[in-house]
Amino acid sequence: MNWTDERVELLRKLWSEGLSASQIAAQLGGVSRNAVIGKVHRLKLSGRGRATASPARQKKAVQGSSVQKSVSRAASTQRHVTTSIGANALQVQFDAEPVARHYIRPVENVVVPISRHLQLVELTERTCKWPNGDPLSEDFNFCGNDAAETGPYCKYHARVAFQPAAERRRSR
DNA sequence: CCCTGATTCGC
DNA sequence: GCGAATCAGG
Repeated sequence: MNWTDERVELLRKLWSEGLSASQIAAQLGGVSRNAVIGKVHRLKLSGRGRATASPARQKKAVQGSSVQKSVSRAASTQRHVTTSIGANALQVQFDAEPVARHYIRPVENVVVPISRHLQLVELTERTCKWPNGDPLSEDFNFCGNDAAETGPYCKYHARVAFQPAAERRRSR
């Protein structure tokens, strides 16, 4: 893969939107996150307006002497565009209690827990691959929550997908 | 261990 | 210029 103008443009866009290097690499396809980072540096695009996904505050090894001006804003518009795009950390704790007491709700009526709405290209070996929505629809996505290494789904979806025969019987 | 970006350096 | 390897860190 080579860096065509189009790809560079997309890289610039996604990077400025705060997506991580690995996510950008996934969307561009054909490149590793290292390639993306390397390119970003060569383009001198480092340092984004404080929109690093979950990682941490990278200490900048003073490059020149940039001073943050503290502007005293009146009670006017103090919007500081902090658009947070991408799959940001949003840990969800599923209630996987084996409570199957009275009756099991049919899969169709189960409310899907908070998903990360990942695109196909963003799935990894440990993200839940439970699909949400119509594959032909624009907003089709995957759960994306942690799926451990025991299977293709997160704890919640694993239960929905692999219902014991006994439970399925009872729920009918 | 998972992930993040930063840097180096052979190609 | 490119990006894998490596480093530093949460």
